[in-house]
Amino acid sequence: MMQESGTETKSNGSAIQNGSSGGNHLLPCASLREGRSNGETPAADAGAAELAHVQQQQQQQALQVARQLLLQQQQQQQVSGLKSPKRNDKQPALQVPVSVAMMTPQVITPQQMQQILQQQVLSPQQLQVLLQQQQALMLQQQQLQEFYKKQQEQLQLQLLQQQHAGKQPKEQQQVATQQLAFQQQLLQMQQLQQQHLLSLQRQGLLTIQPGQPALPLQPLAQGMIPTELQQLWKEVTSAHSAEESTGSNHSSLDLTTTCVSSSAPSKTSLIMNPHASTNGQLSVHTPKRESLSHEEHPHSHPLYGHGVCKWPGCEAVCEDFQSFLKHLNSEHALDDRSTAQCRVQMQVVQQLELQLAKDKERLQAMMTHLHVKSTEPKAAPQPLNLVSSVTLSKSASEASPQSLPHTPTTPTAPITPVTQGPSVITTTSMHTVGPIRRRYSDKYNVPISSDIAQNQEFYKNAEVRPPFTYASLIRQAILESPEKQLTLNEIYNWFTRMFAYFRRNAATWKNAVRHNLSLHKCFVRVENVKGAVWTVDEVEFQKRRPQKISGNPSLIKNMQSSHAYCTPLNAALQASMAENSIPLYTTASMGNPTLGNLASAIREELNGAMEHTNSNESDSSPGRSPMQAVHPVHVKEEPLDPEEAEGPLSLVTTANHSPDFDHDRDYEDEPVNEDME
DNA sequence: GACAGTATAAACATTA
DNA sequence: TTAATGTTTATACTGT
Repeated sequence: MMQESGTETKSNGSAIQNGSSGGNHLLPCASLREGRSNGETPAADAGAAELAHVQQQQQQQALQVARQLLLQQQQQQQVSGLKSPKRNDKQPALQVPVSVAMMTPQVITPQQMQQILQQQVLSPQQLQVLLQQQQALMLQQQQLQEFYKKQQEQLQLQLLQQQHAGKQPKEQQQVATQQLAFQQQLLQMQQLQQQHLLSLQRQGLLTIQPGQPALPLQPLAQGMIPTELQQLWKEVTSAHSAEESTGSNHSSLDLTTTCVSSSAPSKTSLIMNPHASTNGQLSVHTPKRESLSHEEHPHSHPLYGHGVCKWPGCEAVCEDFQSFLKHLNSEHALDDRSTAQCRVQMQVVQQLELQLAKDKERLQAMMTHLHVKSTEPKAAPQPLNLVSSVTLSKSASEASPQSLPHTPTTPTAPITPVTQGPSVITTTSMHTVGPIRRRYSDKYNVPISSDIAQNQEFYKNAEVRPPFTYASLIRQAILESPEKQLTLNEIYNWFTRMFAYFRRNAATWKNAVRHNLSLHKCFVRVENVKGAVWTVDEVEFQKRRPQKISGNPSLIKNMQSSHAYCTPLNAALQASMAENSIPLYTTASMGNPTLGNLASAIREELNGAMEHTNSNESDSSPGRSPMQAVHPVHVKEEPLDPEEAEGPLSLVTTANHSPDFDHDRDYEDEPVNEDME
C-alpha cells in the first residue's frame, strides 16, 4: 500500500533532478540563435579560388607535418639501430608525400560531414550518393595505402639485407621508383577528392566557413580522426569481447561467421592498419551485438523498422522479420561496400558524439550564464523557443525570434549517438541550476501526435522529457489505442514504450499519471470486461485547454515565433548541428511552413476532437466547426459513453479556417507529418 | 496579485 | 498481506 510512496520518497531526489533535466532539452535553441547572431557568414560565400588557396596552404602544412613525422620516424630508427645512413639521405624526399597521404586520408572528414548535416540541404539521396562516393574513394585509398605499406616494408627489409650484405642495390631504386608512382597516385587521389569537395561546395552541398579553418583538409585534424575512430573501435570491441566472455557468442546472423573467414579486402584491411581493421570488424560486430541484444525481441532490430531495412541508404521493404534477416544477410553481408558504409556510419556517429560533447559544454556555459543572470531584470517577453520550463532570463532569449529552422531533421539522425552516449541533457548537467519546472508546449496547441510521430525514435532512445503535459500524453496514449481505451497498465506501457524518459523514476511519473487520470474530468474510467479502462472525453479535454489559436494575428505571430515547439527535437538538433548555417533561417523560408504548423496544430486538435465527438454521435451545439462542415472527417466508431461527448469544439470553432490548412487532408488516425517537412 | 493549469509528493482507500 | 489501482490533498511553479 505505502510501498510505492516509500519508493517515491526514496527517489524524490533523483526525480526532481530528472525532472529538471527534462525541462532543459530545448536549450540548444538558444544556442542556435546564439550561433546565428555571431554574424558568421554562410560558408557558401567562400569562393572556389579561396578554397583552392586554402587547400594549397593545407597541403603545404601537410607536407611539413609529414616531414616532421618522417624525422621522428628516422630518429626512432636511429635509436633502434635500424637506420641506414644512406637510406636516411635518400628516403625523405620519397616518403614525405606518401606519409602525407597516409596521415591524411582525403575522405570527407567528420567536420565536413557536420557541415553537410548543418546545411540541411542534402536530400537522403544526395547524402547517399555522397557517402557512396566517399566510400569508393576511401576504398581506393585504402588499397593504395595498403600496397604502399607493403612496398615500404619490402624496401625496409631489402635495406636491412643490403646493409648486412654491404651492397648498393639496384632494387632499392626500383622500389623507390615504385613508391614515387604510388605517391603520385595518392596525390592524384587527394586532388580528386579536393575537386570533389570543391564541386560539392560549388553545388552548395558543402560549405567552407571562414570561422572553421580546420574544415576541408586540415592535416592535423584529419590525423586525429583515425585515432578517435580507433578509440571508438576499442569501445566497440571491448563491449563485444565482454559479451563473448559471458558466453553469449552465438549469433543469429551469418555476418558474424563471415567475419571470421573474412573476405580478402577486409582481411587485408585488418592487417593493414588499426583504422581499417576497426572498420572491417565493426561492420560485423555491430550487427552481432544488435542481434544478441535483440534475440529476446526477435522482431526488434535496430536495422529493421516499419517493414523497412534501415541499413543506411537501403530502405528495402521487408515483409517480415525473417525476410529482413534474409535481406540483411544477402544484401548487407561483409563486403567492401558494407564495410565502407559502416565506416561512414562510424564517422557520422563520431561526429555526432563530438557535437554532443560540444553542445554539452555549451549547455554548461549557458546554464552557468543563466544562473548568474537569473537575478537580472527581465527584458520584454519573447516567445521562448524552449519547451523546457527553464526560467530563462530573457536576456538569453533576446535574439531574433525567427531563429529556428523550419526544415526538420529526421529524428533518426540523433538516435545513435544519443543511445550510445549520454543524453544531451544529462541530469548532472542540470544540477547546478536548481529546481526547474517544465512548461509544456501543448499549451501552444502543438500537434502532439505529430511531434511524437516525428520524433518517435528520438523519444524512445533519448531520455528527454516529452514537451507535453501528462494529460496530453495520456490522451495521446488512449487515442492511439485501437479502441481508444486503455487500462492503467497499458498507459504505463505506452509511456515507457514511447519515451525513454519514462523508463526511470517510474514511481514518480506513474503517480502523476494516476493523479492526472483522477484529477482531470477528460479522463473517464469505464468498467470493461477485462477490468477498468480509461477513455478520453475529448470535449472535456478541449475545455481544459486554453484556446489560444483564435485567428488572432498576434497569436499566430506568436505561434510563428515559437513554432519550434512543434519539433523540439528538431530544434535541438538544428541548434546542435546547424551552428552557423544561416541560409536556413531566411525570412522567406519561414512563411508557409509556419502556417503549415499552425494548420497542423488545428488539424490535429480538430481531428482528435472530431474523432471522439463523431464517434459518439454527439452534436456539438453552439459552435460547430466550419472545417467540420467543409471537410468530412473519417473516423472510426468507438464504444464510448454517449453522455460524455457533448458540447462545442471550442478550438475548432474559434480557429480561422484558412484554405492553406486542409488540402486533401485525410483525417485518419495517423498523425500529421508532412507539415513539418 | 489573482487565477488557472500543471507537476510533484504524499496519504489514504479500494481491489485483485 | 501485498501490490496495483484510484482518489484526494497539499504545495510549488509558471503563464496569463
